[in-house]
Order: sequence, then structure tokens, then C-alpha cells
Amino acid sequence: MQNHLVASAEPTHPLAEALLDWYDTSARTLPWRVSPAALKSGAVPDPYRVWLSEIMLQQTMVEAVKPFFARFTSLWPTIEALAAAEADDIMKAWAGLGYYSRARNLVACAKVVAELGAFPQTEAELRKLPGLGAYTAASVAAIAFGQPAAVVDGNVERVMARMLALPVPPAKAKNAIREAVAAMVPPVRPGDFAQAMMDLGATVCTPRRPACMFCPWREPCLARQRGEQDLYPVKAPKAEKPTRVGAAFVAVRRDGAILLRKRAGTGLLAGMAEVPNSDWNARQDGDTTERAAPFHARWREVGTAEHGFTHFGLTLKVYRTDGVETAKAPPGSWWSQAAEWEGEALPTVMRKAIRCAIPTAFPPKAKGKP
DNA sequence: GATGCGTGGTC
DNA sequence: TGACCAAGCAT
Repeated sequence: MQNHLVASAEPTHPLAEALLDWYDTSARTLPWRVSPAALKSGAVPDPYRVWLSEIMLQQTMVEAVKPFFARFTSLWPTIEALAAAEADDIMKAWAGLGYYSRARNLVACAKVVAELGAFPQTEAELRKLPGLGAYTAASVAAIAFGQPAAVVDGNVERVMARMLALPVPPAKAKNAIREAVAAMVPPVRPGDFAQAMMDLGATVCTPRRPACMFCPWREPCLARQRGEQDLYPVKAPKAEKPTRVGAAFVAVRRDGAILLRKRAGTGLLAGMAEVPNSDWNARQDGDTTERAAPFHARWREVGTAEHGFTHFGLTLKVYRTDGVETAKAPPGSWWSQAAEWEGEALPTVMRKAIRCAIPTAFPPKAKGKP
């Protein structure tokens, strides 16, 4: 039951009141968001758009999400349309956004919801869907269905770390943070409250140089009171990041097509496309010689492609061979014409390798400045 | 609870 | 310029 407009006998926490007032004038305008004014006028959020945006926004910046959200909602305007789509088409549309298991869970979740007929409306039921963890279940419950769920993401953790002057990294105080937020969630406008917290973190209580002068919570904030807002959140020691090496092989057919294959369904870059390459991973280097090539040919070294993953760096030695005969294509692979490359489910590291061998492929996007 | 999993922006 | 980081989830 949607209760966006249902009044309640419960009083609204003074801090929530102040935050909602700030949100009324300072909310960001986002393609997937129903503005506070529209919500008050009776507009109802589309759970599909809320869910899709929340999945895309996991560990991903707003500006990166916008074009993907537009593309997805154009191709698949409803959860039913998405559930009926080919999984490969969804993976292709996701290529470049990262964290590809999200796309696989997106497909699985769409099928479940289409089967159910609609999204479940409680946090606990949403939590059972593929790809929805504690954060996303709470955010969809609050934003799409007006449930008083405590929404805690990285922004909220940072805001609360400063509000409470938490002496430990936020990850070590998840329960305390969630309870502090739950105590503030207002009985009305819980969805706006959640979005207000995240907007506050994204635009005012920023990781570096927070704009405390514009913060609705500048008075109660413990870190601010002490003039120590730059000391929070306390950072956890960071793990060391190894650099791995490997080889990538760009085979060019006489007509200009290149050889691609599909990665395994689990693990790194799961289910995405790749050019043939040696078996590197986060724990182990791969062969950097042409012994790792998919077939015997005159391979030329054409350069290296560098890429940084979350947990390791990678330097690929790139080889190219030309004039390959179609008959030499190994099973499980396919030839992809230049006109189709942009549409393949190629992660960025593979695009870099291809660009290294074929400089005209995947030209860098022009920047905004002239 | 720690680890594996992308990418692009920022300073 | 390279290290850090941004609306987490699954195991």
C-alpha cells in the first residue's frame, strides 16, 4: 500500500523536518526522480524506474548513469518489456557501466517481478529479489512505496559519521548508523527523507571540503561543532593492489572483422565479450607470449593496454594478426564486423586492447570543452 | 567480516 | 598523475 500522502500521528523528528525543508528547495533534478513538489501534488513514482535507477547507481556516479538510464527506459519502458528482452541485448546495453553481475541480476529480477505481476512493496520482500541488498531494498521501499525504511548508503554513512563524530570507519559501525537513521525516518515523506540524505551527502556533506555553511544540520553536527569535519569519516587502512600482466590477441579477418569470444558466466567480467587472451586474474599473471594465442599465425606485438580494476591493475601485451581465414575461427568464437563493435558486450579493458591494435576503433569521446 | 567485482571523475 | 573514490551485492 502506498502511503506517500498518508498522515500519521507520529511526530516528525526535528532533524528530519529541517532536512525535508532543505530538500524542498535544494533537491537535485534527476531523470528518475519525482520532485518533492510533484509528489505533494499527487504524482506517484514508477517502481520500475526507481528500481532500475537504484541498481544502476550502485557504486556508480549519477552522471555515468544518466545515458544508460535513458537508453534502458527507451528500449524497455516497463518491467514486462525488460523481462521479455534477450539477456544478451541487456548485457550489450549495460556494457561500459561496470559491475556486470548487476546486469545479470537485473534480468533475473525482471523475470521474477513480471511473474509476480508487480514489485513487492515491503523492504523484507524486496530484499529477496536478485540484486537487491539492504540498501536497494530499503531505498525502493521508501522511494517507490513510501515505506518508512532506513536507507543507508555511502552518502548516509558519511553524513552520519560527521553528525556523530564516529571514531571508527563507518563500515565498523553499520548497526549504530542504521539505528540512528531509523530513529529519524519521518512517518510522512520517508522517500523524500532518504533522497534528501543522499542529496545532502552528494552536494553538501561531500567527501572532501564539505560545504558546512549550507548544511541544514550544521548546528547539531558534532564534527562541525568541533571544527573537525575534514577528519571524518575515519578511513580504514587500504589493502595493497597488485599489478598483473597478460596477453591479448586481436585477429583481423580479410574483411576487417575481428575475432571475439564470450567469458565464463561467473567471476571477473562475467558473461561479457572479449578478444582471445591469456588466463590472467587478480591472483596470478597470465602468459605474455604468443604461446597463449588462440591459433598459430604471424602475430605482431603492437603495444600494451593498461587497465585498473577495483582490486588489481593489469598490463596486457597486445598482439595483432591480419588476413585470417574464416575457417581458422575456433569454436565458441565469432567474427565481429567493425560496424558491430560498439554494440558488443565489450568491457573497457577489452576496448582498450582492441584500440591498441586498431587505433580507429572506439575513439575516445570528445570532452565538453572546445 | 573480508573479499571480489568496473568504471570514470577528481585533484 | 596516480591514488582515491562513488546511490553495494554476493559469497
